[in-house]
Amino acid sequence: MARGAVVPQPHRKAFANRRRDPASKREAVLKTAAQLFLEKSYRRTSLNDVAGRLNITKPALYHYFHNKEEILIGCYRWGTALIEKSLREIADHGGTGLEKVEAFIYSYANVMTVNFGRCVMRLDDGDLSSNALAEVRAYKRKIDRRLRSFIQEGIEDGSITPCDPKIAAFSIAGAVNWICRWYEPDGPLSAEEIASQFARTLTQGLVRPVGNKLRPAGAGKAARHASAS
Amino acid sequence: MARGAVVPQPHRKAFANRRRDPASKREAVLKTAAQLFLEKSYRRTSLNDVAGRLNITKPALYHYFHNKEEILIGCYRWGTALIEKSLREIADHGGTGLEKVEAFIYSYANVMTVNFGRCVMRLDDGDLSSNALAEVRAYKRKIDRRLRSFIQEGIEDGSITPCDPKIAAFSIAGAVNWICRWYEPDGPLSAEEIASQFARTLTQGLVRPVGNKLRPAGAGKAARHASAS
DNA sequence: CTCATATCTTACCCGCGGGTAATATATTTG
DNA sequence: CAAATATATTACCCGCGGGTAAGATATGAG
Repeated sequence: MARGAVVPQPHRKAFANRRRDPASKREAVLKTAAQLFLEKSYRRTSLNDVAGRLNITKPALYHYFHNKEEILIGCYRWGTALIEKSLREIADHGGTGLEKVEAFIYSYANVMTVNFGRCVMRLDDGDLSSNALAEVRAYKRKIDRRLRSFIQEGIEDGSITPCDPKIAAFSIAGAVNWICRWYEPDGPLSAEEIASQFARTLTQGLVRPVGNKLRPAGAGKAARHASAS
Repeated sequence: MARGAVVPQPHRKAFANRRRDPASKREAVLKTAAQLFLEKSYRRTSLNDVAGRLNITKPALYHYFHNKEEILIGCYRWGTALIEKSLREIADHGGTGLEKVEAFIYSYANVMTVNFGRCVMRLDDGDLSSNALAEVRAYKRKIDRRLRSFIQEGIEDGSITPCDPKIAAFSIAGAVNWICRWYEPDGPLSAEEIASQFARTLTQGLVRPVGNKLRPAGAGKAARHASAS
């Protein structure tokens, strides 16, 4: 790990002086914690690491959070709020089941490229205490039910080919969730590109419709080489 | 965690007496370790946990492995061997690019329902030392390249609609890799069902072909309810 | 049966990291 | 400016878990 080199924008400014602004300091802690949790995992990130990146010392953190887990929970809550927001937009989006699924994928994939969103699906929820764990699990189930209902809707309105909505939902959710494991903000792939091709591929499939005379469906860019995690 | 309750078949038999059979004891250690790593993560699994489930004590493990990480590496190696085996079968499988991708998904999905296979994609490879990490990363890249090449092939032979093979591969691999996060051996979904519907959905898509008069493509089972991780 | 060796246990070391107590320094309010 | 309070630091505690040393016990060879 190179020193301060290209490390993603530390949020030190919030702690530059002792001005009393707990809100923005809490936020700064959460943002750098999220970065570190994604880089090294929750368990391998010590509170000294978090404090260090903010140019303060460990005990200072305890002015803003009661313990380490509360920081973790903060990341999860922020992330689920992001997801919630984007899912609400789809609800009153209208259209066929298939179109809703497509919108879901697009929107959800975008969230998976944002640090707090990534936390929700990438971090090990086994590090949560049982209460918080229950909360997170319940939320994940909610997302799953939503997606399944869109698929079910599509089967009923005839836009989606009959299948087991449960397995189909796992398949789609898996593809999208996995984004948070390989996406990197400064990588060659933009969130936009990913989200749109995911929405297309996962609904339309790979197969070329018979009688389709080479209409390049996505961006024409030849695959540049880059490594996945 | 309920006591010894329904805990997945411990491999105590290998350590029932002191007969000298290091090979099967190593295997027993790896199998129970894999179970625990999947249940609680590598970090949260102590060597006492592993030893306890085998009815021995921690230092006994050091007769078969030099340290904790070597056990982890053992799990990874076993898992990659499984993947390797199933990928080799596809290579000389023949057919169009699309068919190879389909075979890949089917085969790979099956591996993701086996403990050692799950380890490869579920465990946090950040727990590996840099040498082992490099080895694992290289192997993952190899799988990725393989899948991309199948897709590329399909685009060229006209069986797959033009797209960015890199993103498409991430999408498919993500869906399949995610299986290892929710699949449970005693759950309602069989590996067979999952693998076959994944192979179908990910290649054919969700969309119902126009003029398709309700030909239920998969098993007709109405989705039973069960929770995902 | 005896001895050499592989096997396993009890008892321990020690470093890391979460968390706290006591203290020092900046801010703000009156 | 002074007192009150929020903010941050230094120094510390302690439990957990990986790893080891030394000794006990079974196993197999001769």
